[in-house]
Amino acid sequence: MSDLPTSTLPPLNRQFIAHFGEMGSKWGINRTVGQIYALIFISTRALNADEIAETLAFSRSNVSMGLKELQSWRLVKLSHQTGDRREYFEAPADVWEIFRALAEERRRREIEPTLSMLRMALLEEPASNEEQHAQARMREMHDLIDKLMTWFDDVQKLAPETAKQLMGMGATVTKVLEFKDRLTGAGRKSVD
Amino acid sequence: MSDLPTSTLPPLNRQFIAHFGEMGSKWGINRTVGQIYALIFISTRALNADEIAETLAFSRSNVSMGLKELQSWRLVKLSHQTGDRREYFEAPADVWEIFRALAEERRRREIEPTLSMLRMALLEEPASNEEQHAQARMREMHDLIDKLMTWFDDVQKLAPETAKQLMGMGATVTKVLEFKDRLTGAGRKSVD
DNA sequence: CTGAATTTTCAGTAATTACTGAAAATTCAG
DNA sequence: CTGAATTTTCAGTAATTACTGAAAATTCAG
Repeated sequence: MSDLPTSTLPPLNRQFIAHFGEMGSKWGINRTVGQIYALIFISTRALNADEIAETLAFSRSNVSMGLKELQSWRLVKLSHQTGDRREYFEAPADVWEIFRALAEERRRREIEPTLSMLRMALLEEPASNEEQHAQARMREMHDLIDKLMTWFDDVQKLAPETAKQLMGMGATVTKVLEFKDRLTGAGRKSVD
Repeated sequence: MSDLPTSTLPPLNRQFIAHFGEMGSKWGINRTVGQIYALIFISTRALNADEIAETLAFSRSNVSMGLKELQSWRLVKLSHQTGDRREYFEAPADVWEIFRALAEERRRREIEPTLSMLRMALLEEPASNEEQHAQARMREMHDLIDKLMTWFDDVQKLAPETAKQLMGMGATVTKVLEFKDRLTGAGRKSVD
């Protein structure tokens, strides 16, 4: 399917890059951008646009657009080499940072606009039964998203160390909850 | 932009449906499917394919394909009306159920394939420095995804009531963690 | 079983999105 | 400042995806 060039890429890298190409298109991002990021992500060093274009056999302009896209998602870091005017691109060393950037940006682009639309709609005076029911549904959706986001925010605000810890807890979470219930008295009441 | 028909739809419903059309396309899903789901979601009753086609001014076949897509995501429920052979479609009453279905399916389609690819790649013997580094990066990515998924699973396994509760906790989470640390002794140790 | 009602498939086409090469714009060493 | 190096823009085209209408398949009342 994806015709990566026979050039410099070792098989493992090639496979990884190809997979991200396919995946990228299932997700919102396009194949090119997916492949560019995969390449940058597994690279041993920062790459410049020409190197990327060469390695993946894309046109220079395509790479330029892809990199812009990746920058707009805050997924790449820019650097410079002394005595070289070109910009070099690399992925953050910490995968958590990548995850965080991705989550934040998706939220800003996909969740926030929906939330505002819902808020606007909820302010309108329903003119019919149908609109009233529609509003009720929108309120449910709004509240769910809002809850998820607030929660996500809180977790995100924690120091990365604590976040990792929270994840690591896994199944323990239930027990902690039970415990919290005992602490705060009537569990249900204190929550909703 | 989106030319929804002037027919039966009240303005609030129209607006909601249009928004989901736009959004859908930013996300992986196509405009039609987004609109169909929006319509079903805010509808006061289950709808059949003809009604959907009529209301949104899509061809019958397009609606058929859209509904199949939605079914494959397990986002719609089928029902029947007595004395009517046609199938009627509706969204689950509980928005949490919708969220859950969405998350599960995305996971199955987008995360799992990536995880297997990574696992395969990690079994290979690196033939060069470059491959070795690529593998190290893949391992980081694998471990992060794996951690997130395990955690997500655990939360998902909780009774919906508890899940909502967990969300509701929000900022409290830090305090609970601190508490847990005191309970289990050395916090860091018990986690990683 | 039959055939009307309903749904699905699918080839053809329309619409959208991705990609290229050339030209324009920008950046910076000298 | 100048002009070579580099990046970006953009019109044109290629590739992909979405959508339609007609035909095929399926379902089920009688």
